[in-house]
Amino acid sequence: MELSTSNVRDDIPDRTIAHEEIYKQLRYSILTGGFEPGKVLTIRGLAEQLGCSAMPIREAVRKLVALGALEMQSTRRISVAPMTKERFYEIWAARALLEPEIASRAAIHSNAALVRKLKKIDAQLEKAIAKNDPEKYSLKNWEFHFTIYQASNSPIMLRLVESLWLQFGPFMRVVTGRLGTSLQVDHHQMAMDALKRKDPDALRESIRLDIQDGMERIRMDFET
Amino acid sequence: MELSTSNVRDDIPDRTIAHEEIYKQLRYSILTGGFEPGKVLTIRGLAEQLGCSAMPIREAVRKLVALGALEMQSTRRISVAPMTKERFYEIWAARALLEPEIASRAAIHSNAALVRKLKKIDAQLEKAIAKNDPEKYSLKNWEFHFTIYQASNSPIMLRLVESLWLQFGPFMRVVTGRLGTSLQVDHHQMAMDALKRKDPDALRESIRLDIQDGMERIRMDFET
DNA sequence: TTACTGAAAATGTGATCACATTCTTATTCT
DNA sequence: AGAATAAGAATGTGATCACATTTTCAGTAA
Repeated sequence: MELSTSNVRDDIPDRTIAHEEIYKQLRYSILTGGFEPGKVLTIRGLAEQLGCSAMPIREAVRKLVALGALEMQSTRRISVAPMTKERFYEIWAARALLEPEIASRAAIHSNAALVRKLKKIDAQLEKAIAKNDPEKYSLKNWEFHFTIYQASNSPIMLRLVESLWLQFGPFMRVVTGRLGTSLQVDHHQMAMDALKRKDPDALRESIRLDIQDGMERIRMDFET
Repeated sequence: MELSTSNVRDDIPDRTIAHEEIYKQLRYSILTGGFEPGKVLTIRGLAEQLGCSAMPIREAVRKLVALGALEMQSTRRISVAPMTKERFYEIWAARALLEPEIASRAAIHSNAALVRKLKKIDAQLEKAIAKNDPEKYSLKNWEFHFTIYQASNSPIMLRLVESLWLQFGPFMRVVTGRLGTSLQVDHHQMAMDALKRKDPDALRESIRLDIQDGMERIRMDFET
């Protein structure tokens, strides 16, 4: 007897896949500073911590290693990539090349709903700053940027940028945890204005400035 | 009894890991056109074909999916990403942003051994053209570019560029299989001259031209 | 011929186990 | 005390199995 097409909801195309959920959880931890740079992770440890077997962890970790978020040493030890001066400047350069471009592509597809969504995220971001909540700040900052980038309809560049954020995420958190966060909000306002006007060049410039200020701030703390 | 440190060679730090070897094999197939765009792959099929169990295949496939070389559809079907107009132009744009930059970084670290290695690869490439061997041509073209990029000492950008090549690789092969290959060699010569002089700007320009001509050629065949 | 159906085959996923290697730590020797 | 060492614990890897879902395809009906 086959009732699935008649009685059961058929409009649930995506069943939840464990290793994808695990990936999102690990990504969240990485981007919000749950793992400090250099931290050693184990498959069994994560499996117990996240309440599943080793398999979904293995798959998620493999993906994160492929994207450069995690490192696999020659002794097969998994760790969060530690930051070095060279890595930092290279990530900065790559961000400066890709993110203004992908942002400018978002301007064309901009609409009122997008601006409204960004406005909401930015409000939560300012609240996180006021409450001095670095974890939430990191999350909302990520949401703000990637909501824009997602709107660009440029999935290939989006993947590259996600890789970059996953690589500097753990380190940024260490810094924003110490320093207060203040000025980047102006660039967010500039970005939202540019999206309202659907102005690619203005959006490109606002993201350029946001990256420059953000990385400059990290560098000040990093180089000393 | 422990003889390993005395009698056994200790200078073999990297034991071969199956899933890494599988990854390299699959990457080779993708870059040289072993898999045509849209081709459906199965884990069990690859396992039998490559003579191992499903596990190493799963890990290698996971990595290739993370890098965008393979696609995982909502029905959990694995396939080589088919090319679309949008994807093609996005890859082109990303290549144009990243590869001239990473190339220019290689110029600084250039040395005679590097130029010699490139000269050898380029000779093999010309031979592949003469013999009309698209598979070898694709391989040598990849080796030429990535030998330069590797010399840049920019592992983060290198990962991004590898992702891009894996994504347009299968499609390029379809094209180079039909059209003859001829003119890109001039840009290779220009690149080697720039490396001899350790001239970042000249190297950047040669790569820019190489990408432009290469993608232009693909487009001509693609847009009609 | 064409569209539909349902059973069988195939597939990705998650779980578990064995094993070689690596890491940890307590003990010994200088 | 401090370095070397060996036993034990822990870890990543590969293999295998069960299961739900998806795909394939022969058989049926219009």
